[in-house]
Amino acid sequence: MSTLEPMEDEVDRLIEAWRRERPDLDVAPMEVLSRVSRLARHLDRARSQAFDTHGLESWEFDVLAALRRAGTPYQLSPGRLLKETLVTSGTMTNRVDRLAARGLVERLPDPHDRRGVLVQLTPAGRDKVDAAMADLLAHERTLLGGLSDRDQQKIARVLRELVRPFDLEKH
Amino acid sequence: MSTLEPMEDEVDRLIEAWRRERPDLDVAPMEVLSRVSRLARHLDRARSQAFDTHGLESWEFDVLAALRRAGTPYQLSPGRLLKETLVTSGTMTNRVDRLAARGLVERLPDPHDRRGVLVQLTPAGRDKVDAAMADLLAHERTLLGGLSDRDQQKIARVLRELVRPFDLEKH
DNA sequence: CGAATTTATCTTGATGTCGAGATACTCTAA
DNA sequence: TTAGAGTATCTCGACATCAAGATAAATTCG
Repeated sequence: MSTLEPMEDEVDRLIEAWRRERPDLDVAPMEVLSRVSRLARHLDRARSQAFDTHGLESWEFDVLAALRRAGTPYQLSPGRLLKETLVTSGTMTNRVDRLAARGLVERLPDPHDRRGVLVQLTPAGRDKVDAAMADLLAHERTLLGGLSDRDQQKIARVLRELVRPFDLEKH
Repeated sequence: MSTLEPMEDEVDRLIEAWRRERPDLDVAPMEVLSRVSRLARHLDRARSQAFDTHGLESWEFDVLAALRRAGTPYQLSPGRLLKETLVTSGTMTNRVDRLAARGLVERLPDPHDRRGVLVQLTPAGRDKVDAAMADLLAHERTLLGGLSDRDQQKIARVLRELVRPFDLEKH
């Protein structure tokens, strides 16, 4: 095998099997999209490992990070958190319960709406998410290690084009 | 906004928020990896929708597709199916139970190993997975619609490089 | 041969998520 | 002012998954 030919990966084997079984189908889309799905699955596991160091689960990071991104005073409503993290309301109630039990967030009454609640990052929660984010980025940087800046920019542009239709469809 | 500048997506907003809150961090890796994760999530939902047409759940397709790829006589052991679909044994037992109840697969005794079982696609199962696969590819083709063949090949090559380390690490 | 180890599958209990519905409050407009 | 519609959050039951352990058979090797 020439070193100019890229080595095969699992998706190459997957595609080869489909071509053998269904030569009538054009399986070219899998070259890109199956790799995106598989890479995402691997990234999830890598994330989980990176967060382990900080005693955080991925779902905990997702919630804390949404609050952190919001900026001081690090408050969001549960409803807003649903939209940021793409889970349902029952799930978010459960998550906030557990994060509050760990002392990483607090539930405050919304001063403007007595139905409402604000979820606020505690100082401990902020410290945890800041440390975890730094580690996550460091880890991700090593995963991208081989790629030139040019390639990274190129692929980011292409991925943005692929994602946009989805971002648009939910107003 | 110039049409030469690509329009922003959700990840641009995500990155912008992090840069504002943590100007000390280099968040460049998110340009690629956050988009991969988000695109994968969207692809999962798109897949689910495509399979809905055929009365299939995504997990059902995953199992049936593994059997279909194996080629005639469309038989695999549960253990082999675990490796193909990356779920645990308890999950696979449950999945095979439900697929068998729907008449899409059968459990046969393994003639060479009395501990073992072979899961076999029924003709109905084969028809379903073939139809669903054709639809899935058609749908994926439209998602990639805008991309030139050149860009698709380029991005596939880069993604292969990113995935390979993960494919290697589990012998 | 026969004991110990490995392999293959299934069983069970805990857990997290979803989704429908309940509750409480706010907003609109007649 | 008040009925009705809309909104925000929480409760609860169903369900798929995981991980650990149980069972049974095959394999290894002294």
